[in-house]
Amino acid sequence: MINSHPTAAELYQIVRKRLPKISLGTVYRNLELLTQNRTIRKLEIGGSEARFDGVIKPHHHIRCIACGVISDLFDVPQDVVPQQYLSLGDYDVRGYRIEFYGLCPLCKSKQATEEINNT
Amino acid sequence: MINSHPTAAELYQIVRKRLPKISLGTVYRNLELLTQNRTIRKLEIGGSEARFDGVIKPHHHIRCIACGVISDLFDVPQDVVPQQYLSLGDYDVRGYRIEFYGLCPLCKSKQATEEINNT
DNA sequence: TTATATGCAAATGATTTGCGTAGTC
DNA sequence: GACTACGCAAATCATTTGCATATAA
Repeated sequence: MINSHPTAAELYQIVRKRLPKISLGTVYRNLELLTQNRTIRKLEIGGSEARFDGVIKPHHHIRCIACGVISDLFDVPQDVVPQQYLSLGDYDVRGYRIEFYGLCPLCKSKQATEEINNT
Repeated sequence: MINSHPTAAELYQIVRKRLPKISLGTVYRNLELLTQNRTIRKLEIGGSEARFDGVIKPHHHIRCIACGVISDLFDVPQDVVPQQYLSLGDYDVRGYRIEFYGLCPLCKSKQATEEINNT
């Protein structure tokens, strides 16, 4: 598995193993349909390509600043921003989107190793 | 003023009034330089085009879901996510980016008017 | 004159779309 | 036969890049 939040191009490669004649256009078309369907979720997350999430249940995401992998954060509640901050300003605040970032376990340990080797 | 968080294309139109021969490529090149400089900030916010912010001081943004305008949220503290949620999971969390969304004052009142008219 | 910035056009990368065809009801 | 989904290629949109020239140090 490439990862659990694949891009359209990654899905294209995966699907192609089963349907060798499928076109990238069809992949995009169907991802769009599934998104409107709310069968999947389209993530507008940092980076140039959109990513898709098969888990519909609302949850936040974290992106590794080293390798770019996206992970789910089921432990961080959806309404993590205290209510008091949602009534500020003259906007009618409807919600927010958080993108956490940091080092994934793999890159974290890789970095630790490098630090040791550089000493 | 178009708005305070212009896209590269919007800036191109503005700058062109003063420097009619400037090219869009130069605008992109200089925005990139200023971003690396930390003279401006490049916002990776929803929508297909990047937006640029002349205010370097860290602050959050809110986007109007009706008209797309971006506004600053100086009243919402930078560390609005309670500390306890930053140590969850196996990531080394370095930070997060929040994008609030809702109705801007203009669209809010416009919508209120429509509701009255539809009654 | 040497380094740096620019205009211009072409290249790139992600995504969308038009169109003719194949498969389905 | 009518509808829908598809393959394919071309179009689109934002952004980047190569290159020859202009400008500045």
